[in-house]
Amino acid sequence: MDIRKLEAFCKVFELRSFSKAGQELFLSQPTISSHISHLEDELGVLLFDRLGKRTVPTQPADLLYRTAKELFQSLDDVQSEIHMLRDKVVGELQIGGSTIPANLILPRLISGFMRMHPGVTFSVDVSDTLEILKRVHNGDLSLGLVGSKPDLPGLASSLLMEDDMVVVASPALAKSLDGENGTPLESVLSLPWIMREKGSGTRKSLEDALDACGGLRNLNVVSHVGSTTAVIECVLAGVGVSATSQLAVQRYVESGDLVLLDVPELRKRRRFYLTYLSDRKLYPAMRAFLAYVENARETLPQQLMPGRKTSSGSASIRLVEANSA
Amino acid sequence: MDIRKLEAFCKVFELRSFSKAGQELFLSQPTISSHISHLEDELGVLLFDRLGKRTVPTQPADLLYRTAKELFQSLDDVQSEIHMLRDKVVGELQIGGSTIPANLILPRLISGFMRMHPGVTFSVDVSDTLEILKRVHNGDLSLGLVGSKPDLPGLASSLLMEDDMVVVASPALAKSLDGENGTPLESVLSLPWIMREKGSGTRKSLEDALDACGGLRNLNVVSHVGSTTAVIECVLAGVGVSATSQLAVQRYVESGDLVLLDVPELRKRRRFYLTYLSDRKLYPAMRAFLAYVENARETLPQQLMPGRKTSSGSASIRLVEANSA
DNA sequence: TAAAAATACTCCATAGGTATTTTAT
DNA sequence: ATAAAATACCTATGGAGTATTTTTA
Repeated sequence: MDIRKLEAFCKVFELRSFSKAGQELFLSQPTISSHISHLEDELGVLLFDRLGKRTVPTQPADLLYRTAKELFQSLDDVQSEIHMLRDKVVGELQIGGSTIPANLILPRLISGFMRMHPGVTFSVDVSDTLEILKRVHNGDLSLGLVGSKPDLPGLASSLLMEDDMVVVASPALAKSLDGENGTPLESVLSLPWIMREKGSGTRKSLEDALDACGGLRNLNVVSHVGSTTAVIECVLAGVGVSATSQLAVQRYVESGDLVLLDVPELRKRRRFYLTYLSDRKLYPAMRAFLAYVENARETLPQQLMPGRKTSSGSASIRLVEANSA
Repeated sequence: MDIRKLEAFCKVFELRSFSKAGQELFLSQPTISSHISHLEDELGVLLFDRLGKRTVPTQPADLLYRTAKELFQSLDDVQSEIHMLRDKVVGELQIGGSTIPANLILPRLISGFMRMHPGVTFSVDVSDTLEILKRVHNGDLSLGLVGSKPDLPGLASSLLMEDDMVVVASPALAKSLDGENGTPLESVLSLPWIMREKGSGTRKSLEDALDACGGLRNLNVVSHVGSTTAVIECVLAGVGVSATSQLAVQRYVESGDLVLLDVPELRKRRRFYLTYLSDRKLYPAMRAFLAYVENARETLPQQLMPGRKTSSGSASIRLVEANSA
């Protein structure tokens, strides 16, 4: 099924003539004959009834003609799309991220970027860090957003954003504590806790933090749940407290639906990285997105966490007071 | 944009390796290299970033890969569809008909045929006889149903069905006539008439009939309308009487909504013909449909016109009595 | 007889091969 | 040192041509 032969076939179909098709395609009539009969051999059917001087397409020819035309159309289309891709900020960017960046950082980046470049679309994959890195490495993804610095050869990475793991509670639960001057670690640990499942990065962070402050892991765990969303819903419902990404709960803290408990011992900084294949040829869409992210790193943190303007310095800001007043 | 080159490209895309692609396609690595660089030249973009030992597709490659896969899929599909066409009673039949056969005969034929052969679909074109014949002749249509015997060379034709032009009136209007022993021509002609537009085959038939019985054309025409449907609606509404195809009014006559006026002088037989290119290779679907029609010619007339069981002999059956009783 | 497609043949462009070099790990 | 792609060069299949024959309107 050669393209040239299909072209010849289409012309014959349209002109009902081998010789006229030859003229239009600047080919000789015997060449057209040969193309058609090759196609007929290959398909095992007659494509044209040769009725003396007239040439009439058969039923299979009808079918073949339609798909051949579609085929030429999509070949034309893909060529012009590729030229666009080369010259303009358009096309699809395939981005992968682990849970926090894919769910909480990317959407805001995409939203801002799409306002500037409406021709760019995104496909976002959420997966674990290792999978993301593998897929960036083999080119399935053009960009990865992950929670740890990758060390695969060929992968460049830069710091995208910092986030703190914080302890949250419903306002009702928080009130039962004396919110005076920071919350004592012991009273927080004795509260009912909602815990992430084994394997969760957030759980790992919490366990590290607990280990760091004396190896005590005897939390009063009342529930294990499998996602950040589920954790938040549980805390909102007053099931207990939990430690989770500040980015994830920021909205609720601002609206007063949740309050942060200031437990310096459990505050743990997490860093998110943007990673991509260095040495790769950059097309306009990708180049523009990288530039946008580079710029957003400076301006976005304020947007993303308005309550943290001064937080980068000391880790023990009295957020509880600010919101439970 | 050669198919073989696209195949090579897809394999490289999937395997991320020129040499592995070569192995799977039983081609040498340099051949793959050459194919890819030809495509890159043709498209004006890099398709793979050659990162030392690793090969990573670029953004345009992504786009090309998707359309190439679709393309191969539709090529596969069309091949198997063509094989089906060759071996089974499936596929689309393109049939054209002038108004009466396309609207009144074909639907019943199709309906019966599709019950036997659900794999066959139809595309029906309604047009004037000349256009239909032209398109059957050049192979656009596989079958034509027309109101006159074609004499184009290469076109075979066979009688499909006979139909009578009859005069119809609303029951109310009919009652005003003495329906005793046939309706006298003069009293019918003096009724208000609904006439088809110039160029209509039905109008031509009526004028011929009027000419034949004495050249009198001084009808009391109260309305000219452009379609059989409009004629029927006008008669139903009591605007006047009209002469039209018996096939078209049969339903209404049976239900009693219209009555036939027995005017032997205006009864005019019309013949409809089925036509197709002789010498054409017949595929199963077409062969089956022709056989079905051949058979239906014997059995269908009774279905189509139950009131005419004995009508083929004499032209002056007292249909008025039968329905206005 | 003329017009269209098929056949016979010739030629060369290019798909594809082998051998080798280059490049990066 | 090794593995992968690029380069150089060669071969031969088949795409395309010209000349001619066959077919049918």
